[in-house]
Amino acid sequence: MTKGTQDLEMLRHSTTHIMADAVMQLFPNVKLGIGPAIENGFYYDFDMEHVLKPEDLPKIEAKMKEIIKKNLKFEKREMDRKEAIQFFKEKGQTYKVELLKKLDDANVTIYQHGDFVDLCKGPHVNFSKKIKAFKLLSIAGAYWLGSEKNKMLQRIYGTAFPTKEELEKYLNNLEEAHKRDHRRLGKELDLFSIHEECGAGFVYWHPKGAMLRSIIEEFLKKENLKRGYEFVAIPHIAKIDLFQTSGHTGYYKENMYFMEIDKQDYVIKPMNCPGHITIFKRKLISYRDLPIRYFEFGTVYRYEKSGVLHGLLRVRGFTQDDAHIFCRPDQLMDEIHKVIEFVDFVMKKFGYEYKVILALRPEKFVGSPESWDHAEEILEEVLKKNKIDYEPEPGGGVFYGPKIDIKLKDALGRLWQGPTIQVDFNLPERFDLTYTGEDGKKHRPVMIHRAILGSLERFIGGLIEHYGGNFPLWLAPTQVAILPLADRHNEYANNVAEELQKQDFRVTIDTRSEKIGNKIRNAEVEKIPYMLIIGDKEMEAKKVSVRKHGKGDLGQKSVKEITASFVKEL
RNA sequence: GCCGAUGUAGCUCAGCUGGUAGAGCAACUCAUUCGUAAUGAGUAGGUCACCGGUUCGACUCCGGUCAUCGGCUCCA
Repeated sequence: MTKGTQDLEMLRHSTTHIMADAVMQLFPNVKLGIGPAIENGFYYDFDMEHVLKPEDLPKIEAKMKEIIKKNLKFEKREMDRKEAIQFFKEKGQTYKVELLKKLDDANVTIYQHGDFVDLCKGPHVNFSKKIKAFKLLSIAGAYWLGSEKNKMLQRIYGTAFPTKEELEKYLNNLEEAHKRDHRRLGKELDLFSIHEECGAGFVYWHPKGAMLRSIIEEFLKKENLKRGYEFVAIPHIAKIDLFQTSGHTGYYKENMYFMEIDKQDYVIKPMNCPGHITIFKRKLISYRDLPIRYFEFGTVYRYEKSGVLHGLLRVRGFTQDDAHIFCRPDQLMDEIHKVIEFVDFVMKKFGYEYKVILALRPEKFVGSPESWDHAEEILEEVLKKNKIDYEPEPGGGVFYGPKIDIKLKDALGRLWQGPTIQVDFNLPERFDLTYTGEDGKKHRPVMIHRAILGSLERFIGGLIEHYGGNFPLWLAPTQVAILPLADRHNEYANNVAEELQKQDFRVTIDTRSEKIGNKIRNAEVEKIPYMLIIGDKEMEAKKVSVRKHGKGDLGQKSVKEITASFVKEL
């Protein structure tokens, strides 16, 4: 940690103490939860009768300013832990008592400013006047100690900076981030919608969004083919038996949709693996056939709690670029290596930075601990061999195997779960998958689940924010807008459009009887990468005027010249 | 699922303490044929999320449901 971030943390931590002080002064019977500094600010959790409303925030801010003005000293005190328990008990701060009881230390520190005392490691700023720029941002509910089983407390989020200018800048950035929100851009650019009357968490792709999706699908199909994957396709509904065999009805039940057909139990697939396995099992497999790599854009449906749905990033029906690799144990490492290379290739294509996480055995798991250890070792070895930086995450694996998760960083630095590579020793066992070895005996293959994008919905949601809706030429649903100045230019404009379409460019032509300024504005708002403006001068010169989105006029060019430059840009 | 907020025209939003609704943009029609981010005029568009209650009368008050938003928990 650098000196700067340490100072910032100290400032924010001190600000949250002031906020807690203000809340306690304004409302009766406030019990304090915890109040740490976080990445972009701070929060404090409160348990109190008064239900916080947005209107309360300015009042709390005003009280905070009053407190700060007094320029109170932050004083540190050491206390015997038992003494501290007694101290907070007397104050009725039961949450602090609970925290103290969990600590092992003989001594604890408490910080005080004015009449406000809090259990706290510190450090803090020395005087309250050091706090110069802060803002309370939002109110939220949060479970005590982050557990669903505990009481829900009221949390106030805020942020603080050393100077007013830095605070302003942060708030502006927040606003900019809001403008890039894929839900907002999805509406503005007419890409997709989700409808109350059709069901929460189910996405309707409009022509432009579906085009974007299809471009990504085509790209991925080609790249999967190049790498020896074969396409398969499976039904969305299956008898429950299939998922009983796989174990999903046991471990994944709360996320599955069940239905009845002809008095028999069926499910809507929450995962594609059992389907791909069924195809693998259709015949005897020789060791010479392996590895077998089955790929599909597989749509799955999973029940997600109503409160967690979020635009395209968390939905109830989504399509994974899913593949299952069946291989011999001796091929495992090489296959994982190839998948990692594939991931790297695709992420570079989209300009994503990413972070690699090695997710290890969770509490709920199937299979033996030994097979888990073995799989975890192999993943770790591949990462080390390829000198890939990764973060281990104990307990982060799915129930059927450890995985390498790749989190994508968008332009705002937020991380999204994207590609995932999972080793599975369990399903081959459950489905009794075998291949015939060189020795003529049956052997057990190993399975790898992998998705490069993860889910198309989530990936595209992230992509919209990553580019802020300004898609590169190869992804833009509409690449070129042709804008004739007046009706007499329409014929020539149509010819240009046809010529571009013949070369597979996605073109729109605006023949409305509007002024050119209006047409340009329209195309700019739609974030179409190129505009071709056609008037008398262009017709005469047999050229078009090129205008680039966000950049402006590039001057006259012939159609040949622009298609050549487009091809280069792709 | 939990805590809180919100739900008015395709979109963005007005509508004080109860008397069934407006604006801008978009759409449509007409005029205009224009040189690099909004031409003008007109027309049409709403069971005020849904269900129930209170009331002579509900967009407005009360209850429930659904959905969205900010979080928590959980996850691709």
